[in-house]
Amino acid sequence: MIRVRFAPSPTGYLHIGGARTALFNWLYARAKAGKFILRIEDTDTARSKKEYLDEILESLTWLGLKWDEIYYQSQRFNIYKEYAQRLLKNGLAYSEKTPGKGEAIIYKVTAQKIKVRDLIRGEIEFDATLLKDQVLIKSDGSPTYNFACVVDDATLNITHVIRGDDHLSNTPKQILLYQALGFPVPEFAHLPLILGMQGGRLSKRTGATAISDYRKMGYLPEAIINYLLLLSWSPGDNREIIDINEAIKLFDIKDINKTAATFDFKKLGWINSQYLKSKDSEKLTDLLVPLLIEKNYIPKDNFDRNYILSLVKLFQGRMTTLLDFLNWADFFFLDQPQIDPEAKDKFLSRDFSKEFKLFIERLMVLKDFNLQTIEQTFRQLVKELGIEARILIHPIRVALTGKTIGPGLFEVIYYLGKERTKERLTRWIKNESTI
RNA sequence: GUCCCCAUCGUCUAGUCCGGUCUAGGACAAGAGCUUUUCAAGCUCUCGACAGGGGUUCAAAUCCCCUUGGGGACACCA
Repeated sequence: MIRVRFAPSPTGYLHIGGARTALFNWLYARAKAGKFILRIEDTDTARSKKEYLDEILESLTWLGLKWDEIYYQSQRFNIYKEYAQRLLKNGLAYSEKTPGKGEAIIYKVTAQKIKVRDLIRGEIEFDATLLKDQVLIKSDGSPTYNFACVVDDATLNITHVIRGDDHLSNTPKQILLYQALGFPVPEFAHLPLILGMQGGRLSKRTGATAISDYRKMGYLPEAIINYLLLLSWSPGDNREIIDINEAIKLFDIKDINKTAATFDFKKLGWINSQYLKSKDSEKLTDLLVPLLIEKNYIPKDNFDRNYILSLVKLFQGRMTTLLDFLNWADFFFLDQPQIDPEAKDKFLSRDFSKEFKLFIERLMVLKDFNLQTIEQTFRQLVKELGIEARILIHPIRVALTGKTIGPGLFEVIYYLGKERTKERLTRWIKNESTI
């Protein structure tokens, strides 16, 4: 039985890099019908925070990376001590007193060549003479990372250690400990790191944003998963949009690239827009409704879901993130549209009183107020006025929506309704007495 | 500084293992156009890479070596 693990430390949020490590572990477990284990590396009690732990668990769940088992290192201190004692008795480790503190247990490194077999990179040889003796248990009684990691991976029967490249140089140290403890050495696979856009490690500035922040920015979990998948792996047939279940079938750990990849926000956005476009409109509405409530655009309950669904369909094809809907469709929910000053200067600096008035009059008498009749009315009017449609379309759009961008004008009018259309256009008519 | 990893368009990649089918394919981005009622979307096209140098070979993006460049690790942090 294949057993893999993701071992985050709750000293920070789950970011893109961590999420990808988790994803590949999860993917490998699913592809091999194995178990995906979550191990919380909270040995650093001073820096570990519950807030971070909650975010990590929440984000993994949101991404759909469900774990089969979970362990906390803070609850396993006695296990580490026990194994350290064993090495002490064997004479493979020694203890050292630190003045004012307790006793540390230190592993004695002996000169030898250490071969690391990596599933992605092949065989790598390290020289142990370059390594210092390794502290196993610190003088405060807590285990060091490398020791706790080995004891846990061994006792939890982890068969494959899939982790970031930055751990490659920890691997020889850990292999030494596996051997000293008499544990079988697991398989290793070191994933290439994700680099920031300016090169170098991912940082806050360069995309190491918490997964929870991507959620807040309106990204879909399936889009993030898809993007992460493409970063150092490819289905090989030029496909960019790939379903996770399809990926499980095609995935082979040997196909993971060795090259570090640069995080590209634009491509993530493109993938997100693709998922948004193909998403079921009903489901998209379900995602948007809570955001509309949060924005106070609609009441908590007692709103017309079908109406919102219609609006969602209007914008679905042009959105990059969920937030786009909130920004672009705001005029449907606000009493008055927020008029963009530039749009006003460009299209409403001229007086359209006469045109607006005529248009309103004709709209109001329509028995059948639908897309076709609205358009017919409009086309007829501009024909009679002898002007191009565009001359009037843009000013009306700005008056109704406050923006120069958006869905087709006749859809806007239809979903705004007669009354609101009239009211918003009337505001731009100079001599009200004639209405 | 020492050790380790890596190297195809600006970015993500296919091709590299098993040299010839590669005048190197796709996607994002960028640019142009079509469509059009704006913005998107969509469609069409353009720009654009085997880091450099040596080998090996009839033949190298593919194999070997060096250089250069990038990244990582060198804690009683994880």
